[in-house]
Amino acid sequence: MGRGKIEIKRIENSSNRQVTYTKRRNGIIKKAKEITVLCDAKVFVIIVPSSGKMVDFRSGPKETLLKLLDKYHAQGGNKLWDQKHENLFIEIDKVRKENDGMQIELRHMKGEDISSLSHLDLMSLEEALEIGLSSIRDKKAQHLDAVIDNTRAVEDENKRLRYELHKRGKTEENMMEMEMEDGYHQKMQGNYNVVFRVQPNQPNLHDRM
Amino acid sequence: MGRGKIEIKRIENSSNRQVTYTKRRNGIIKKAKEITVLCDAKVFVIIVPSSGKMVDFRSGPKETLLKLLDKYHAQGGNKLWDQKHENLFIEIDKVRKENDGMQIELRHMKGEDISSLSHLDLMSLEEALEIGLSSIRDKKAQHLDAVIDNTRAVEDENKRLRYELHKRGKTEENMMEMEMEDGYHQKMQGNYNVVFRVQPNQPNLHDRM
DNA sequence: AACTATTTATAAGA
DNA sequence: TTCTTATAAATAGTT
Repeated sequence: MGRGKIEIKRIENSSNRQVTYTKRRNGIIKKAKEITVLCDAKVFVIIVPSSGKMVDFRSGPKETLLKLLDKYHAQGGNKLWDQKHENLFIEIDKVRKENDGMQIELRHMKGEDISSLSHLDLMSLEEALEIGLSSIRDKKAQHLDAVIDNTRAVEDENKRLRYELHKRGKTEENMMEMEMEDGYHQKMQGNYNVVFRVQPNQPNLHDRM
Repeated sequence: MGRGKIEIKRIENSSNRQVTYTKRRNGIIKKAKEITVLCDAKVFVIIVPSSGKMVDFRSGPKETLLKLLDKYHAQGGNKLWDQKHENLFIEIDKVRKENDGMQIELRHMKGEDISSLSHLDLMSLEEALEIGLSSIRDKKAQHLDAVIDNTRAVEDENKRLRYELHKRGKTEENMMEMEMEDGYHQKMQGNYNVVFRVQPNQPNLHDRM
């Protein structure tokens, strides 16, 4: 429909292509509007040129368009968005179910909501708790051992340092204040075992084991 | 473009409208295809008549269309589909995090993966376990009490029934077989306390309390 | 559904 | 670009 007939194939001349694009785009949008009015159809058109800004036409307000797209997706031509959505929903559902299960288990282990449990359930719960408890007490015992070891090491070091200090003090004393009376050092004699005791941060640690 | 010019307003004659719809729909789809080829534009058209099945055209494969719609939504501030997706992702993430947290807590309560726990953590874990354990043992005790009560009730009923049976037996005997010797009944005399004992289904139930 | 008289869209030229 | 215009294409009304 023009001065000459054209083949339907890519227009190689870039500016011709641009012109033709604009004309035909306007034509399509116009026709879309017309069919909307004439036949009260719902229409959605979106056209994006290879370079340039997209143009769209939609009959009615956004919600109508969305319904349209929903329908379109639902219909089957292109399941992709739906599929994504569906997968996400399935995933959420799965995770939520896991979640609920664990929540219940956790509450049971804390002794909550156990009215409905059978005796057998209670038995295995109890067993699990006992296992957990003994495992935790073992770990605590390990901690305590470590603390005690550390304490001992610190104590030994402490003792060694005091001794060292004492020796050095004596030397310096000898060198610098030979005239000073020896009372203080005599008082400390044989008392290297007085150390700074490391206090466990939980005084009743043993009680609970 | 036809025998006569028409105003662009709803065609009231239903069958005319239907015919015009079909013609113009085909026209639009054809034009859409053409601009796609001629100007290598991306086009998506969807047309839904007021009653009837929708028709669509899209340039390129599904992915292209999806990109197109993404762009459209991104551009127009419409964001709706994206938003839906985004929300779903956020939801999944949230639930997953909850999930992970509970999983860890649960494992800890079972005495697993506790190497990294501080002494304080271990203390509160232990406390939680003890609370759970005592709560569960209480519940078990309740069960046991119930079983014992029930047993007692059954025993009493049992006793009553035996007595009743004995009495009736004696009466019937008197009425129908006065001549029969009384040996059997004598043997049962004074033995009403022999009942069917209800055995707890966990023999060592007490051991564990 | 096919036909055609017209209207409309638009290719090429200015 | 935009405007013009000859011509192709679309389609309204008819059969």
